[in-house]
Amino acid sequence: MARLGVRGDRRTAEVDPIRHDDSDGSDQTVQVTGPRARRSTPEDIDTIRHSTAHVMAQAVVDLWPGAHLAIGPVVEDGFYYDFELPGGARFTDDDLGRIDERMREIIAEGQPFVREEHTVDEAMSIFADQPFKLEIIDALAGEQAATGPQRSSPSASSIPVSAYRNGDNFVDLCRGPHVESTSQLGHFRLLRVAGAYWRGDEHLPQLQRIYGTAWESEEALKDYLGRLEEAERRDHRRIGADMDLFHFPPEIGGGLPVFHPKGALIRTLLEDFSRSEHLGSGYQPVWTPHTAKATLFEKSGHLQWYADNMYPPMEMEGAEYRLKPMNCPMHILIYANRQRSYRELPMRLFELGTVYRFERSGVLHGLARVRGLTQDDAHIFCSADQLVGELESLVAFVLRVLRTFGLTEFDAELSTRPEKFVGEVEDWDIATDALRSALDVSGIPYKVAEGEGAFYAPKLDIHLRDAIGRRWQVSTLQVDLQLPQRFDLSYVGADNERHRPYMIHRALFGSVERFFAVLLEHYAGALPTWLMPTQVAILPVRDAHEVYGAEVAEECGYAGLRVEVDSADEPLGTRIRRHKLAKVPYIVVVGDEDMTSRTVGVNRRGGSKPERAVDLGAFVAMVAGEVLGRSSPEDVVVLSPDHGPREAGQRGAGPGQGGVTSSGGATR
RNA sequence: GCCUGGGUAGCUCAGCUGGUAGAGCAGCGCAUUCGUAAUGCGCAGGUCAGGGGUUCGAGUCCCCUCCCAGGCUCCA
Repeated sequence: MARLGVRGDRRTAEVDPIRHDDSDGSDQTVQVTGPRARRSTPEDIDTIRHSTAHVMAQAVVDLWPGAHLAIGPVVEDGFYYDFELPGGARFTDDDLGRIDERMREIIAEGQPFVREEHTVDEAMSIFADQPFKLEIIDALAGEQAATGPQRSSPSASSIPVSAYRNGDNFVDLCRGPHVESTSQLGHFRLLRVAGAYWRGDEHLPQLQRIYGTAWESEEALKDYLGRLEEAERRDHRRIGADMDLFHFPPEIGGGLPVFHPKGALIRTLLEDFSRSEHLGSGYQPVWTPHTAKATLFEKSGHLQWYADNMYPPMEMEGAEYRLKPMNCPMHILIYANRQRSYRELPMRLFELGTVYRFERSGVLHGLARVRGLTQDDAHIFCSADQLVGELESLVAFVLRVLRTFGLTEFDAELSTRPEKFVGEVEDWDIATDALRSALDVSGIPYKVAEGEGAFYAPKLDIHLRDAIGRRWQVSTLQVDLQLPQRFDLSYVGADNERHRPYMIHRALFGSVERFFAVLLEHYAGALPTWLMPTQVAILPVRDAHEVYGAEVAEECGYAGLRVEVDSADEPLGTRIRRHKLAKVPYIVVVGDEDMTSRTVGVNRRGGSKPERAVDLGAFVAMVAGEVLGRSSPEDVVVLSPDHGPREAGQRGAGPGQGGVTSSGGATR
């Protein structure tokens, strides 16, 4: 599974087996350990996955006697289980086959899952040789003691821990529920092995994790595996190589891409678009350097809080310099350069600012996670009474821009004040309420992540769903409650008093690089016409048509289209194929008939049949209109079911209208 | 950083238990001039990631290093 930026929901069903699955639905107890496993029925997919994880654990214990079991929760589309193998052994890919084989034997035996309930002491002795299980039981016992007095279940103290047994010698601490028999399983696939730390902490022992997927039927499994392949096919790194857009030279270093001519062109188009949208919406461009004295980042607090993500220092003439991990300190310096009046607010500073962040080598992932990135970054300084309005229009602005790219499905996450925070509770409430109200106005669905905000700011993350349903985080908005104080920012109000401005951080695309990756994957490389390096490929049938081909190119050029003429020294079919594979929006063929009547034969991307004898002028106007409307060839409404011979200028939506909808999945 | 899997021609890959490197595509040359997803022939291209070791002999076995991918963790 390509997991780029996709945050799978990690349910930890197994860490609190104390909440057993009474089928009376009474499991609405206080949530202690994060997201609950949803209520499950035996048919429920999560039950199948979790039971499959158990069978996997059983197989592993069979094959590696003495293996220690950690946890085996359900995750999005599947499950995993963590083990510690005897003698520090590790799984290899080949082991997956053996485990798979053993699992299928267990399934064939139709072993029943038998639920047992034990006291803490009994459980301790049953799992005496399972250190991780003991740790879990221990935690449960502590929790039990803490919540004991108000527990609702009368028998809770006597049977606080549940376990499931199947076969003669396999028992696992587990809340359940499970399917009744292993024979109800079987539509699974073990996917990969991975190292994972106990409780996700790299200071704790590293365990061996196996990921798998399981489904209720063979069709569902096949379907899922097909989706995995589709995701792989859309991988932006693959597309980037195929389309000759960018690469990551090892000579430069991990996470530092170079953009080839076509990739840089697309990038420039994205940046130009962002810039013009901002300038048209009341933002002022600024420009700041890539590096600054470390003292600046001390003052901003980055060296205190963010040093782990910063490049190491450079020394120059006795002073220590750092590459900037964020643009905000520099934008603040612009604000603070002179006294500001309330008349200047809101002041919206915008920069395509390139920042550098240290990411550990293991987390780098194509353009989605790099060590040098360009943010379409803005910092907005405003007064208290402007805050809500600014945030509302900001969210609307962000959504409008994202929709221009044919992205249609959004949701958001509002992260509120964490336990450790700076500033006044009152300010946090004002800022958080302002963000919430902006979300309410926007109409997009959101959820609140209590206590998940940064220590200095409540934040609002906007996610989008791509054509195959994956979620990507793009935009982030934060109301900063720290930096204005740290830099002692102020403005003079109408009352002639100094006031502290509010400061909003905001990256719209997130980063240009990541957004590029999202678009490539969303469109599987078949970008909307305005973003394609070659918009029209012109193919003369024979040499004799090259002069006319050049005229067609010229006409297109006048309309601002990017064209490529592919001369006739290869067979037509070969040339067509090449440009189809390159996802060129329009491939036009010009031959005898076209030369005499000034027409072209048009192959629209995504279309099945070419349209012959399309008037040249009408064709150029149509494509130019499509560029202006920022739409794709696939967007065109079918005018006449069996290919109407001419239909020019089907769409004239102005730029930035946001009305352009893309079917998104239209590419095959 | 840690775990797992990789690194053979620009790309995708083959190369069995060690015997001295191969295909398709791409590239280049020549021919082909063709109305909608691969024209033919030819040529060139590799210190098999790098270094060390075992061996008569290493792409194949062992060790170290580098790089890439999938995870863990973190976020844009």
